Parts: sequence; structure tokens; C-alpha cells
Amino acid sequence: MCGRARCSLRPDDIPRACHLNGRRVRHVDMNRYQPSYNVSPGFSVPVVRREDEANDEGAVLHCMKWGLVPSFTKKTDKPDHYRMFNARSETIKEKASFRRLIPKNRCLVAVEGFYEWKKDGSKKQPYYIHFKDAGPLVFAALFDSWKNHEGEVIYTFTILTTSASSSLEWLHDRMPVILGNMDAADMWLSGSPSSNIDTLLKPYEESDLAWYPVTAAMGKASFDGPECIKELQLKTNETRSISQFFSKKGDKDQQGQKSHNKVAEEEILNTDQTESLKQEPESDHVGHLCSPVQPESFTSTTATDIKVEQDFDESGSKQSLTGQTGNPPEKVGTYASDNVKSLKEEESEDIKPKDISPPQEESGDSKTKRYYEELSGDAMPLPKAVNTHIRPSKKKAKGADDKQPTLFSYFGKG
DNA sequence: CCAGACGTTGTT
DNA sequence: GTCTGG
DNA sequence: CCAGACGTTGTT
DNA sequence: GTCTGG
Repeated sequence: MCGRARCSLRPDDIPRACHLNGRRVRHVDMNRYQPSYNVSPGFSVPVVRREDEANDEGAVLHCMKWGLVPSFTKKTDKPDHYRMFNARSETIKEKASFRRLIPKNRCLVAVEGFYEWKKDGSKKQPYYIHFKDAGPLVFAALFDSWKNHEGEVIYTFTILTTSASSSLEWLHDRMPVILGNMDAADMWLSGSPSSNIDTLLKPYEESDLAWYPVTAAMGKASFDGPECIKELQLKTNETRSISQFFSKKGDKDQQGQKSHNKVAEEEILNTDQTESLKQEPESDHVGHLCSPVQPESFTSTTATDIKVEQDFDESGSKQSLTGQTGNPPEKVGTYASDNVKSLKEEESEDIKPKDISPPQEESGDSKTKRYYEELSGDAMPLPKAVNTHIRPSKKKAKGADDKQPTLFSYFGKG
């Protein structure tokens, strides 16, 4: 499933993460966006949706509350954002609350990562899941609007889930629907309802996801800050001690990433293998690739993160390391003054919709790092700059049965 | 016709 | 809003 | 999703 | 266990 996430992206990074570079993107309610390392249902998060009917060729960066409140909710009810913060992709066509949103209310949510809790009996250990290169994830989502008693229109969204990918099954049986490339994101955003959007609603099986355990303190919704994603050194257990005895280097591999040796030993030691199956399998997924703390290249380049670190490391008043109780930490910052400035409710930023070259092939760590520097840069990226997160894409036959033009087709996708 | 529901998770 | 149930 | 509470009476 | 609150 997906009930917590990190969203501290800069507003401008979000359309970019959704592969909307160079397109006109109107901002709505972005003053409500509070970047956070611990977003839960009920919080406002930016989503990308299509522009309304009349204005077909645009996209909107619209800050909405996580946790769907259907439009038919009674005005007298108080909105419950925790009831429908996820939608099972397998059944959205059957459920009245979701089915009606499929034709025109699909949207994208970009985050740096999300959290899942691994259950061991009564214990719960949160893990942070992210791309190895720290690029943003794009989730498939549906939104709706509801008018409350005061006549205020509340926009809310729900994140689609699917079964867990094979590499994440050990952690949890569900995961958010990740749209891992431009084609997928564009089809979800703009594809006609008749197009095969259901082909997108499957577990993300690529090998570029990574994860690691984090502090259980982030389970509290009011706990926020970089501490949420700091890698936790898992406590050693008995099995480990035994493993360690046989292992030559009984040090470095304890963060839930077991060596082949260990797995083998556990299987021997545990006649009941169901236990060992609950452990994280040995890994080629590297939690550390993205260093335990904040990668400098990432941290120092976004205004958000700088601000965050100041708030948490210096004020010391938050419930971070010391775990002191007290005032809930203020949210991590705002873009209202920085990027959005005196923007009014509705504002548009126009980017020359010119000559958008399709994402270019790239691979390797050096490349991804450079990508990030570009992404985090302050200046408007050149159209040529590849700021699209490239992921392996299932080549699908083009122009299949899309009757409705997509955003990309308007601008002549390569 | 009207009334009432409309959801996901996890856990046992 | 829209579907199911009575 | 997780965390935290989970109660009554009487008196001020 | 179960409900409420964030």
C-alpha cells in the first residue's frame, strides 16, 4: 500500500518529474504546499492533472489533499481523508467512488519515496523505498472535488495500489502504482479512457528501486525532517550472531541486506522456511548507493533541503533525534515566498513549448548524478536538457487506439 | 419508485 | 453522481 | 498508514 | 481489541 511518503520536491521539479517539460503549467493552490519528509493522508500535496475541458492542451500543478473525499459526500459529514487514501487498481472500475473518476479525473503524484512497514509479529519496522538514483517516483492517482458546508471546494486525491513487485513482496503485499517512464505517465494523464490504461496498473518490476530501514519514530505523523529517511542500522539478532561466526567479515552487511551466506545458513537453521522468507532477500538493491544520510549533491542543491536541515539541526526543537515530546514540528517550509512569490490563486508559468527533444539514452551513476544537478538547478532548464527521468520502457505499439490526443501529441512528441 | 451505499489496510 | 436493493 | 487512548464520580 | 486522532 502507500500511506506515507516523502514529498519535498521543489514545485518546478514536479511537472518535470512527470515529463511535462516545456509545457505550460498553471499553478493552483500551491501556496498550500508544505514540503515534508513525512506526508500522510490529510496533507496537501501537489499533483499534476490535465487542464479543464475548455483549455485542453495544458496541465495544472494543483495542490490537493491526500485522501479522497468523493463529491457526493454529504456536506454535513466531516471529511475522512484516511478512508480512501488508496484505491485498489484491480477494482477501480467496479467501485462507485472511483469508477466515475477514471474518464476525466486521473492525475500524477510525484514524490521522492514512500514508506512501508514490515511486520514481524507485533513489531513494525518502517522502510523507505526510493529510486537508486534518488530521482522522483511518479504515482498514478485519481482526484475529486467536494463542496463543504462553507461552500469551499476541497480537492482530494487517492493513490492507486497494486500487488507488490517480486522484489518487494518480502516487505509488503501491496505497493503504489509507479509510472516509470514518460509513455506511462502520459498515458495515465492524457490517454483516452478507451486506451489500455489498465496495462499501466501493474507492479513496478524494474530493478532500480532501493530501500532501507528507517527510524520507527517516523511512524508518528508529526515527526518530520531528514531524520525520517536516515538509514537505520537494524539490531542484530541471534541468527546474525551465528552467521557472523561463519562469516569472515561479520560487519558490514547487517542492514537487512543479507549475504548469500546468511540466507543459506538461515535456511539450514530454520526447518520452517516461512520465517526466513519473511526476511529481506539478499540484495542487489542498494540502500547505500544513495548514502545513508543525505547525499551532498542532492541536499545542497535544493532550497527545501537546506531549509529543512536548518530547521531540524539547529533549532533542535522538533521531535527528531531526541524524541522529545512537545509541539508538533512545523512543516518543513513553504514555497509561497520562494518560488511562487506573489502568485495568486491561479497563475501560469509559460515555458516555450519548443523543440522538446525526447529523452536521450543514458546510464551509469555519473549520468544520473549529473541529471540531478540539472534537475535541482535554479534556472529554467534548457529545452534540450534532459530532465526527464529515463526508465526502461516497454515499447508499446504507438497510436494504438487513442482517440483523444495526448498532451504530448499537441506539441509533437518526437 | 425511493433509500442507501459508495473504501483500503491489516489482522485473526 | 450512480448503482444496488427493496 | 501509525500512535495513543481506552473511565467515573464529584468538586472547584 | 478497537476506536479516535493526525
